[in-house]
Amino acid sequence: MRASALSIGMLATLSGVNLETIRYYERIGLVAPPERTAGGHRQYAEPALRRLVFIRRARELGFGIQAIRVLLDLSEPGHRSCGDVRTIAASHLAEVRAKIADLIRLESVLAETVSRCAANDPAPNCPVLEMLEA
Amino acid sequence: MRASALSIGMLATLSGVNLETIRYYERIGLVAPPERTAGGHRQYAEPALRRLVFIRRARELGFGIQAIRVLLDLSEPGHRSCGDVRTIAASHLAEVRAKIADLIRLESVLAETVSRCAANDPAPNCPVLEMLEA
DNA sequence: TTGCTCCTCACGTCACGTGAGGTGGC
DNA sequence: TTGCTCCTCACGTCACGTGAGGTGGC
Repeated sequence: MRASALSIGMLATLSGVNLETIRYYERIGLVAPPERTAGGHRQYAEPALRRLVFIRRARELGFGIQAIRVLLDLSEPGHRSCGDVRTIAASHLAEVRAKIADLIRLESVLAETVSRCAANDPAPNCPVLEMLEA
Repeated sequence: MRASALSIGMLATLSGVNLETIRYYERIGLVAPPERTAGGHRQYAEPALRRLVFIRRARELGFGIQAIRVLLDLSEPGHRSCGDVRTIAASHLAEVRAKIADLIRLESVLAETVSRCAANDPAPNCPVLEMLEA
């Protein structure tokens, strides 16, 4: 009944976070349990929306839940620490670069093999299978 | 007691597939249940080793289990089909390329933001947090 | 009253790895 | 006999999504 009260459905729409995912975040303690109506429905206020948008953006950037917990802590007025934030972001960046390097290697092998496959259409042998066998 | 019989431990070592993973593959029907000794220990022969090496290589290339099932079928003497194999490999290649493109986008955003963070060391504001908030 | 939204479990996803508690085999 | 290997569950991982069966609220 409060002026800015949001249902979980509205919060999901406004934050871009799936409704069940919001409940999941509550279960794992990533967002605080909100107040409830007499009937048991969750009622959220503004700060919950801002927190979820923060989480969604961090997830879109590939941060894991544990990293996001820390980032949320470090974003609080009391102990904002850009140095610590940068350490986490730089470490995540390194992981992203490592994954890219792995995938580029895969891509090279696959692309080369598939192209030999294509050049070989009425095929007596199959480059892809040959790579996997023997 | 057969000449070429392999224990699951030997098979794991020779194939490069973890012992528990071999049992998992048996549970999901990716490899056939082997014969057993009187005491219940699994006894494998050559074909099991070749099949596991095939599976391991395909996994290393990022193919999913379902795709590997099909690749294994298509590799059998009866119905070898390089065209079908190429279709699967090309589709996987497209997925790998899409993932790379996603990660490159992440990498750009993270790298740019982190570098602004570094240039900003005694920081009044934090580029990473600013990106996540508001 | 309708029917849309919300509620709480529990299970499924993906491809495994780990641990418990017990036993085979050289 | 030692002790290394193997056995079978069952549960944990990661971040959720889906479905069942039921109810609140405009």
